[in-house]
Amino acid sequence: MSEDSGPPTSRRAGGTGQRSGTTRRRGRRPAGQDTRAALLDAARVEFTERGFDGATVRAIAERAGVDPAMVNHWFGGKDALFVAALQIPVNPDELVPQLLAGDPGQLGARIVRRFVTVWDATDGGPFVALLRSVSSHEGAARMLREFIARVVFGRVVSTLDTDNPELRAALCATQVAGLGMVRYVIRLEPLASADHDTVVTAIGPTLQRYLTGDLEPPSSGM
Amino acid sequence: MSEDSGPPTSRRAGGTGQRSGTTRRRGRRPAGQDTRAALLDAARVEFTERGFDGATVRAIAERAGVDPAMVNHWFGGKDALFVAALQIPVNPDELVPQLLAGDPGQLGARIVRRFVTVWDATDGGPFVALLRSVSSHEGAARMLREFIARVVFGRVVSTLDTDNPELRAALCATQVAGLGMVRYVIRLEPLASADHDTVVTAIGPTLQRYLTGDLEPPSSGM
DNA sequence: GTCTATACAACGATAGAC
DNA sequence: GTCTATCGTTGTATAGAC
Repeated sequence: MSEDSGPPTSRRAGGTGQRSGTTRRRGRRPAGQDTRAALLDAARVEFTERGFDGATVRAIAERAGVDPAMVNHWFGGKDALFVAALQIPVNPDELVPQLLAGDPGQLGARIVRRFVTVWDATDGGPFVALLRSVSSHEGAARMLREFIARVVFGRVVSTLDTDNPELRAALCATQVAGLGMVRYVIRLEPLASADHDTVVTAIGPTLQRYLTGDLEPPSSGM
Repeated sequence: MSEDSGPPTSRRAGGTGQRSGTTRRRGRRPAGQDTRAALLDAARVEFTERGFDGATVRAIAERAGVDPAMVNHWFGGKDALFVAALQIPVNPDELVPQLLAGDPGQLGARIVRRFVTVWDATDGGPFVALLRSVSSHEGAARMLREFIARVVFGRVVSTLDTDNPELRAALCATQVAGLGMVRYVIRLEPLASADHDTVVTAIGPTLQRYLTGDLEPPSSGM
């Protein structure tokens, strides 16, 4: 993930005296990166808790312990900070191979288990933020769409050599997204508090059918 | 600000430009002009396009052609207007019996077909608004949760006399919500443009299993 | 005449920009 | 840090229905 979008100004140490008054310090300025990382962390918390509109630049800066002007300086504005902060808590480069390793007949179960394990770790907070983003921010839906189609389920389905790979990927997305919505956003019981085994047992077969099963009605011979 | 030095507040807007054309006079309007309904319509548009936070009372009132104070007068505030405007485009009192009528083995298919039929009619707009509401407004998630659990799937599942009725209802909610999310919000192809038969054939069996099927792993004899 | 739906004005709070 | 715009809300005068 490119977490490296510097400020509009040059990032060369000798180019601009970023602060420190008139003293021009050559070389090291690691403090700036700390400020940027602190803003990202604070932004994730605030965006998670308040949504895009509800999260204020002031609150984010205050949480990060820096001046609100730093948001503009490092990211160019609230939108850019939002985009930078919206990172999915998994690394698909290693996620997909891990899912594909093992019994192909249990692939659906592994996906479900991984999903609840990842998101339960943060109580679903980032998932709620993601949902907010998708439904309220213009580019977020497109971003998530391409992420799902190309990176996550696209890679998984493409290795299975089945018919209708795109449809299968989309179907998987429906079940996984719906699980996250009900468990983390709507928090509908008993699913919201169900242990992982229960969830995997109930929903794993659905994913498995979408991945490798027959999508035609069982009585129809095509 | 004790003194408003700006030009907008001319003490008594006596002779200066009154609103050209249709002067919104004070006092009771002639019968037949339903301010309440106009506000509801405007609120749905605004909430759909801007989300709960983004939609302002002022903008809603302007769209309705009335004074912002009317929101308070008729609904008690923005929240109450939001709740009133958030109407699900189905009547569960007649929806559930219609779903239950017919072959029980095709119940899942009927639910899916009804779902896409209802929401396709509005291109999913209200669904997106609903998702925004759920993820950004505190009471919306609770409202939707109770609606799903008690009114929709709760009634359906309770007539089936199966084990784990609450879990089955929640599982149904995951698949239906996820379908709506992928089809109407993320708009992931080919599912976003798939015809009803394709969707029903692919997802109907999932609902059917959640409703009446075995939720234990098929290979396990326990 | 009474009631009420309505418009106008203004307030306190707060966000984002400069 | 300051400044400005705008938010949701409230008070009140008024005009028309009853």
